[in-house]
Amino acid sequence: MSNIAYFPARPPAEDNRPGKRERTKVANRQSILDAARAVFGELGYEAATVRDIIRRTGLASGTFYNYYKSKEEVFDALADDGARRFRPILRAESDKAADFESFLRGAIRAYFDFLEGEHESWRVNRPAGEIFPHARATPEIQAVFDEVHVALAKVLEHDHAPAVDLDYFAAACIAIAREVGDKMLERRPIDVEGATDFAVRMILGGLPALPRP
Amino acid sequence: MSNIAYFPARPPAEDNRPGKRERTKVANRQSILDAARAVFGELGYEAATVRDIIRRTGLASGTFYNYYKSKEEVFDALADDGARRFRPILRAESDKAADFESFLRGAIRAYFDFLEGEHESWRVNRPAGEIFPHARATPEIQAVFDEVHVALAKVLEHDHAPAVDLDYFAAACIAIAREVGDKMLERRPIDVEGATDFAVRMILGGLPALPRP
DNA sequence: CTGAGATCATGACGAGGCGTCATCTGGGCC
DNA sequence: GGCCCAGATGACGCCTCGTCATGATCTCAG
Repeated sequence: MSNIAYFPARPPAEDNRPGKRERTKVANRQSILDAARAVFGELGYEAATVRDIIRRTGLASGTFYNYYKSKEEVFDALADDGARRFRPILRAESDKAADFESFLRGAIRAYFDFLEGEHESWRVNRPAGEIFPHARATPEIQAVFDEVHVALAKVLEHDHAPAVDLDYFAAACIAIAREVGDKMLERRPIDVEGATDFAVRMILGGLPALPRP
Repeated sequence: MSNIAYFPARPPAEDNRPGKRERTKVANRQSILDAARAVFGELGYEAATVRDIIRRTGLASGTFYNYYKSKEEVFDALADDGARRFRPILRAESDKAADFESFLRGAIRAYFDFLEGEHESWRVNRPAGEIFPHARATPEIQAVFDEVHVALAKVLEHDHAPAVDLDYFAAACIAIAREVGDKMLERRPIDVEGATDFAVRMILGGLPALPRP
């Protein structure tokens, strides 16, 4: 008698993993994303080709196109991913903020922390001269901007602050955070604290002087 | 007898134009630049190909490469052109400025005027989602940034203003001008006055509150 | 005016990227 | 075990890329 008779194959106690089909799909998508991150890091976004990404995954070229239509779409997916991770952080800051200053400080520090965490995977060998990565206004990124808008409006109103041109103001705040954040990453050691303080003070000092529409 | 004997060909009284060789060279370079501006406007920078530009000039493909090495280089040439026209304006503002506020106001208004004048040739049909055009830090553009740096430093010192982190501050000023300028162009009617006022006040109000390094 | 030489426009070419699609493979399900 | 179809595959046709051998045209010395 073989052992088989005594120890018949038993299905894993709790195998509700998705089927193999679904798993390879997820794996492929992920491996494309990973490859893209690496390729963008090594060659820069402009120089990178879809073929570079494909080669690095080991998949067939047709397979790539089952998942993404173009280099742009992969990049957007990566950007969306970042935005999707950042949004809840921002939301949390907005919810717990007692006044404008603490909201601002929380949000900007969160953003700078986020930047510091991410920049390793991105700046690797980026060709000189690319001022801002080729970010497009993906839905997810737009959502972050909108979130900032709303949060600013809410917090300003709660503070009974005078009405300002919110569109301009939000744009200016985002601009400051972006540029100061960028500069921060170029310095050694990276000083999140100092950069945050600078941005917050710059925005805060400016606010009361803004024109009343 | 033919007329020729009586009216022999006479060289134009004052023909010190450059030779034909030189003239076609200038014309070709210009026609490439014109074509590029049109193509970037119609298709957007990303979608445009060197061939699109070449086709529009009517030149042979090889000829293009006698003048520029790539799409990027043509774009840089266009950007440099803009920067080269803007720099003296900025310089003039810097020279004639009595104090920080008037410098700032002059410079920003100059930039916004410049933007308003240029945007027609650029924004035509730009595909949605391109957040910032693919500006690279060309030497000419870098020069403008440096100019801003120096002007800020000079004017701040002249005002005996407290020392600030000039790198961050310049970055923040440029960021505000850029983003507010962008938003300005999206509104109808375009309100250079209001946008200038906003940016100036935002920067000015913020300055005294900045951290002292 | 002429001829030699310099300069530069031309477009065909090989390399390689692009997106597609007919074909095949193997997981899901009865 | 057998059928079906989601999806992986890679060859294919088309296009762009940058180059280069060729030839046309300008320039200038004699």
